[in-house]
Amino acid sequence: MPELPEVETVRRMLEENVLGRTIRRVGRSRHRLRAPAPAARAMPLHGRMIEALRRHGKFLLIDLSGGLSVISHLGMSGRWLFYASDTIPPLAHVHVRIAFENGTCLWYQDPRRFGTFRSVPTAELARDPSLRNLGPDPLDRPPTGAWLVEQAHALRLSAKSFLLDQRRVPGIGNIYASEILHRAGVHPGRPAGTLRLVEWERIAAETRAVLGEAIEMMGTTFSTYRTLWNEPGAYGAQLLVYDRAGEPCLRCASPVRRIVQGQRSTFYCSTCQPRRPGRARRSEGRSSGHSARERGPFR
DNA sequence: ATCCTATCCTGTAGGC
DNA sequence: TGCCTACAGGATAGGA
Repeated sequence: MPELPEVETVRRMLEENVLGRTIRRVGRSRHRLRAPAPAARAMPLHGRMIEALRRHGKFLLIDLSGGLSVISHLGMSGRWLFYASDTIPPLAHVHVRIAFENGTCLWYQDPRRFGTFRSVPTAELARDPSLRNLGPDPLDRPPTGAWLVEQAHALRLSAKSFLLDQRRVPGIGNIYASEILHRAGVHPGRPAGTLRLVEWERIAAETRAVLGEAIEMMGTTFSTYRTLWNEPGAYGAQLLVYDRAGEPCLRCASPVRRIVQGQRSTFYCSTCQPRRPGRARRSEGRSSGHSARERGPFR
């Protein structure tokens, strides 16, 4: 489940490796991604130079010379993989193969095909249906408690579902939503409109902290995500609640619970994240400061 | 407008 | 060992 830290990791690696490169050739699989790119024939990618690599939420934006941009989303199982030479191992589910003029190449692989790769005139990016409703990117404009409390005003949906709504804070997915709420001490089932300002302030602070720490560790490899060099991310060892149902909470030792919200798993600690917010708040005043913990190898 | 559900997709894990 | 089923969740369309 690539979320903002995973996409940002890939974006930074792409910036290091393909910025300024000129596309020599693009090959596509006939196995269609969910949103194929019918415009590709009309506006070919080859011959264009990569001018910028941007990201909004979980969307990767590749600006090409000549006023064309590529919108790419990794979906559930998408990977961008970079190869410095043309000796490439056999690989299934590769949908896009980009060859650069210097002999390097970049592949988009996506077994489940939930991801996207399509080209759009750069001038029309802001109007694109996928992008136009996204909230401000949390790395560009970190959310504040005041802004979140205003966004959530009178909403009845759960705090967890609120965090997954890309119109609010884009880039948060199922893994980081559980982690952020746990660290903020907020029960995931609380109606978003009932959270107090101090709670949104903690959520805002933990959003910044969790995303930042995850980027430093090149993301979370829960199952399929890999970096541009096909390496796993290291943040999985830092997860406090995600996929830890029944295991002791690392703060209070109560068993971590799993519930289903909107057909997705949510993990939380009923002691650290009480359903009814009382005065028994966590004692520490600082928002962050979790030490790295030891955990066994990835699943 | 808000909220919820079904849909897409395939590798993997677990049961038997 | 091997078959079968359930499960994982990104965005989005459509209905209540």
